[in-house]
Amino acid sequence: MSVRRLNHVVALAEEGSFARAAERVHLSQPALSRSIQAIEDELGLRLFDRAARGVAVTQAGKTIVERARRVLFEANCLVRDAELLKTHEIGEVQSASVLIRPRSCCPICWWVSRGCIRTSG
Amino acid sequence: MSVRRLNHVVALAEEGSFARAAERVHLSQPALSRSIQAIEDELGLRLFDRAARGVAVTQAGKTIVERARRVLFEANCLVRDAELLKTHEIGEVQSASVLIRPRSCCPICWWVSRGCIRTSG
DNA sequence: CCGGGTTACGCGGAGCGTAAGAATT
DNA sequence: AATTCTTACGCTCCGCGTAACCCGG
Repeated sequence: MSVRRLNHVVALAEEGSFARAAERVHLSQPALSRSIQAIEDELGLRLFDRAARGVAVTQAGKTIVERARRVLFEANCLVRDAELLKTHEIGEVQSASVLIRPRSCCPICWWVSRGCIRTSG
Repeated sequence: MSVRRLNHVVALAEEGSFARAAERVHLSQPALSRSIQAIEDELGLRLFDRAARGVAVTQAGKTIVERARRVLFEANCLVRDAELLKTHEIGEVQSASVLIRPRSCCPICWWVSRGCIRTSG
């Protein structure tokens, strides 16, 4: 199970559409579709109901999405601590860091949000 | 960042040797060595000090290992909930599940511990 | 030498984008 | 016909094991 794929699940649950979720995680729509299928197969659970108009999270999906958010939160904390350890060049972090807002979905988005990369669109 | 790789980091920290950690996570020793290098590069941090006699966790490594444990815990909770949802065929889990012991490192180990697979060695 | 970590190399599989298909409105 | 998800296909690259290499006791 990859952290990346859990991010796909959360994005799809929040956007309610493969197309929008794919754009959010910087993936083509078919690639996201396969990614969701893969994790559904891996868990042996149907997480989403595909309807003609929009995608709905199943009951089981709601539980998994909530779990996925917690995994992503911890993973973001890890990356954040790594950044702190790197920039401050200290050996230990005294207090736990708490993220008020979720991190950017990837390093590129992070640079964009910092204005270090200009987007053409 | 993959959950699998975080497991490698924790295993190496606990075993104190690439050879033993590799055996624990069912990987050849060179493969584990590359896996650790990869995450060290990814985070931009040196997590382990390679000495002639044993491997020591660096100060930064201690923080990251602790974070990795939390990510793995949440990931295990997710898998566990998925199993509960699957076997009981219910739509929701009422209370959060708490793991007293860590899960097996992989499904194969799980089957072995259940006696469903006999090991030759 | 020897035990233990790293580098070299070839291979299989996972995951991507593009393009074509299917289904619902 | 339009919109939206899925399947097909070819490609790239990541990650593995084997084997060769390196380096302190």
